[in-house]
Amino acid sequence: MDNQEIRKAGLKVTLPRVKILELLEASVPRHVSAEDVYKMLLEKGEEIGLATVYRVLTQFETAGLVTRHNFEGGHAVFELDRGEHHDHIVCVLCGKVEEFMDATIEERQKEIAAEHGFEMEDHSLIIYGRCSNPSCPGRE
Amino acid sequence: MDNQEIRKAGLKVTLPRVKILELLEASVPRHVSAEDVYKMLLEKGEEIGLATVYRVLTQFETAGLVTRHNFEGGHAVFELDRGEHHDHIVCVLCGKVEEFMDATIEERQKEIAAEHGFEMEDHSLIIYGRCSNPSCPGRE
DNA sequence: AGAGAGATGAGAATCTTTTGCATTACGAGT
DNA sequence: ACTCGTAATGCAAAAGATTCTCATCTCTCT
Ligand SMILES: [Mn+2]
Ligand SMILES: [Mn+2]
Ligand SMILES: [Zn+2]
Ligand SMILES: [Zn+2]
Repeated sequence: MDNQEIRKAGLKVTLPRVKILELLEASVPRHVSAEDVYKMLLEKGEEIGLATVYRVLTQFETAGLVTRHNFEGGHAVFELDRGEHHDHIVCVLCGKVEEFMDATIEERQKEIAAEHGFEMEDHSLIIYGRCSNPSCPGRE
Repeated sequence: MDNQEIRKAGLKVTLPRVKILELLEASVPRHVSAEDVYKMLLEKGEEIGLATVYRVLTQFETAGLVTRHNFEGGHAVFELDRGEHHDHIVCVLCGKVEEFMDATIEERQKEIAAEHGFEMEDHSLIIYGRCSNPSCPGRE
């Protein structure tokens, strides 16, 4: 249960933390901003502060429970960590996000980092494009 | 000369634009924020407004003269476009930026976008790690 | 139940980027 | 070179995202 996850992270099991974690587990879409989380909780009638949402998401990130992404648009988005790394394709028209994992690319990245004398710590690969969704705006 | 580049972009050749372009051409390091550009110009005794720097950099980006990157850290960095695409490795300790281009990765990206029904428009690949520079802080 | 460390919410503060507006500087045409 | 209309500029205010301050609450452990 969630409480264990939070406790394991060395954090006190508080209502805001439990609510945020529950929301991330049930969240559609999976990639949400701090503001999104805040509003969704308010709509559910939960009482929470935006500052707390930011604090908790950062703590969850540090604990490895969630991952933060810096997509274009000036605000970060978060998603629950499911253990397996992946990268993203974002539609520049409707914002739709799809995920993928490519072993070839992952491998090359490690090699490139090594070639440059870097110890790779993390990486961010985002493909931007126009999706083929019929309901996506901007198709002439 | 710079004036032609600016004119070709459909922009009036003004002092701020010329100064910013000159600075980007001579800039070390190559990847600078709007604030960096602004301060560097002030230090050189140029009279310029920060808002103008932001506006001009955005115009240059639209015109294809510069590229904008969203590295971690909450602020965008710009670099003069040299015609050839490349990706980046950023040291999380000292901020050092190195560039690379890998045909295999580029190719796979296109394939992946297509597999997902996306028309790729752009992509952003950043590797974060710890560099091997002797003067880089945080080496135990 | 009680104490103490840690967490919360509200609002102020910060940081980056954008915008409104009065003033100024290009540059096409003369 | 001179004039004029338009685009560009600088400043200050605004906006958007995130962090911080601090008084008040709430877990957790005993
Ligand atoms: Mn994802
Ligand atoms: Mn570069
Ligand atoms: Zn779309
Ligand atoms: Zn370094």
